[in-house]
Amino acid sequence: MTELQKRVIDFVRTIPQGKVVSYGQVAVTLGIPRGARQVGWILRGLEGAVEHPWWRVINNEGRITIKGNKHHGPLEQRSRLVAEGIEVTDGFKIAIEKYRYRPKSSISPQLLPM
DNA sequence: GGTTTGACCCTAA
DNA sequence: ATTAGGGCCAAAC
Repeated sequence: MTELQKRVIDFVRTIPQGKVVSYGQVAVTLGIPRGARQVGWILRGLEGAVEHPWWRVINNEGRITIKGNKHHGPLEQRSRLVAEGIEVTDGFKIAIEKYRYRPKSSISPQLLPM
């Protein structure tokens, strides 16, 4: 378990129920402004090894983009989100701006306009 | 060690 | 709405 992995999990665990964040947002919060892909890579690598609300992380368009691994898939992510009261429109689309979790002042205005 | 791929993001057309 | 291209970084060949 690397430091970065721990920090990702740490932050993901602070996301309140019924809220979501984007991969890029996690990256910025962790201090790697252009490391969205890296975050995705790390989350994929965990594969449920550590318990954390991984389903509250989606892409910046509000879409579920995970391909799925042995433990979790897009269908499960969707049902988990719905179970928390988040509305999922169309197959896998979410009104992210409505549910986005915004921690104090850790987000770059460039990434999150308005 | 170069190339490809990916649970990403942005801009432009 | 869709496509194309660039940037990003780590893993896997």
